[in-house]
Amino acid sequence: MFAIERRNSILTALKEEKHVVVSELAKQFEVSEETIRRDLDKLEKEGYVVKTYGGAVISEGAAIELPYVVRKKANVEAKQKIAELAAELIMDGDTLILDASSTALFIAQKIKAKKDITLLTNSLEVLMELSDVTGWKILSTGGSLKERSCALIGSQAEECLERFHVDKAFISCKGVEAEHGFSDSSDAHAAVKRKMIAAASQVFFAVDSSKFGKLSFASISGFSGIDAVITERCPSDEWNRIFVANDIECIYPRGGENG
Amino acid sequence: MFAIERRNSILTALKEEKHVVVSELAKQFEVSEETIRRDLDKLEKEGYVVKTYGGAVISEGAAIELPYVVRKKANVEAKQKIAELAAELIMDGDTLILDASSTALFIAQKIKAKKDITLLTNSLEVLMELSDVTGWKILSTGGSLKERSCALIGSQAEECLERFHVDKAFISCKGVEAEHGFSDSSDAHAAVKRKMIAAASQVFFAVDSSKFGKLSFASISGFSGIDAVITERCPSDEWNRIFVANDIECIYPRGGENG
DNA sequence: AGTTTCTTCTCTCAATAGCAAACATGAAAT
DNA sequence: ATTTCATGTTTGCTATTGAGAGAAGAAACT
Repeated sequence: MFAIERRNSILTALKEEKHVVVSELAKQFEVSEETIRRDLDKLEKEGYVVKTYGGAVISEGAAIELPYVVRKKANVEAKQKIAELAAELIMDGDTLILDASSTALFIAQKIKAKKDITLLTNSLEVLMELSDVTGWKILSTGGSLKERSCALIGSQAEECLERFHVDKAFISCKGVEAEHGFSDSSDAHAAVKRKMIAAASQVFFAVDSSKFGKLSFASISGFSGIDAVITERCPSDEWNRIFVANDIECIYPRGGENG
Repeated sequence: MFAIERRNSILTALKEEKHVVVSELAKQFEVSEETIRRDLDKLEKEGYVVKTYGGAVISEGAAIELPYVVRKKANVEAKQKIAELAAELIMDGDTLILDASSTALFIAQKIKAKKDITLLTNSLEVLMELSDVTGWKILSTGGSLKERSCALIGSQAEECLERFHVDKAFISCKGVEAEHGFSDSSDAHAAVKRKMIAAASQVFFAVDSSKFGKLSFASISGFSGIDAVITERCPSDEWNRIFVANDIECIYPRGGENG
């Protein structure tokens, strides 16, 4: 193994583990700790990691995953939990749609180890994230690039979605409300998401709890035809009743595990 | 065994093994290590591999596998010069096609200040690079994401290109050769580029001088229908004759614009 | 707190392996 | 005959690595 490959492996490990330990890396790669320290020095100089006593952590804002894009910090924890739940629902061999949301990006990160996935998305970020997986079939809808975002929208994206059919779609939204269902702030996004719903056998809405009871500008869909809502914690009794009444499963972390 | 066969063998090995070792290759091909190093030099200049201490690793998709490697190390200077020349050819209000090459990415970087551009591309990197400009109309072709790259290819990309027409297309290739014209290493890429040529009023081929005289696997196009070649320095008399004979303008630094 | 103890870090040194540049050779092309 | 190209060889130079000593940090104890 070349030094360059070792450093690359360290970076990959850091992406997943968030922190690495010098002594463990030394054992793993069968080199001296000194060598590992020098690797970390180099990576630190290049801005990818921050060294700490005993190891290193991934550099916030490191250009690894999203070199060009500002990371969105809003509700990261909730979105991570939702993404974990979504990842559990995805099986080897599935065909999927992911929309252009930060939750979708988290889902993409968490399912990279799965096999034989076919995936269709209108998110540039998801595509970039998955550009290094092998053995998948990854499709982009195409379409217009929405200003200051990484989403492809418009008639071309919509037409593309009419031509495919998938097992499961994971979609997020800006608000969900008892009377009007799921809504989004942009009509163009809502239109694309309607096509995604139509193209999938099972539709999962990823909605963190801050969006419950919110009604946004553009309606995406009522409750009919939606299979499940994924959220980061058990919703109120009121919302549970609404979900039951509309025959929607509500998926949230069950107690017992940490996180 | 000819040198070119040996280099092809090295490339094939690299695609499977991910990394090659100078000393092993020297034994395998029964040549000196120096010869292997020169082979790797050449392959690196052409952008296929990234040399490292003791050997080399594949460069295709190296941006992802080896994020911190200067993947655009290969002929950056030439590509930057070519991109500058291309940027001078692009006017406010133009409609453009950019392909999925590193030169295209450089061009995108250099034209961000222009106004009212309409741009169609099959490159995720170009889209990401331009995701923060405002007032443009940016379109993605859609299509299949080629493994370990940031290019969208396949029938969907090709069909999309049939539905649009632009003023200028900037396309790169792996080789240009007197008899067979422009060629690329992948058939899927070549097919997309053919559609790009058909979709543009003016077609510019960005070809750094290391690619002159090279013939790659998949033919893209002959000289007919190509308006200009952009390269980083004045080509040989022989190549100038070829360009004149085929009615192709050759654009290079210092007074090439008006040929 | 202060001290001890253990770990980890930094720095220097030396050994090895790999590298680049210059030059030489021989074959093929012009 | 000359040029060009691929190749090999030689010769210093550099990169990578590990070892060891002392400094610095963390943790555990009185």
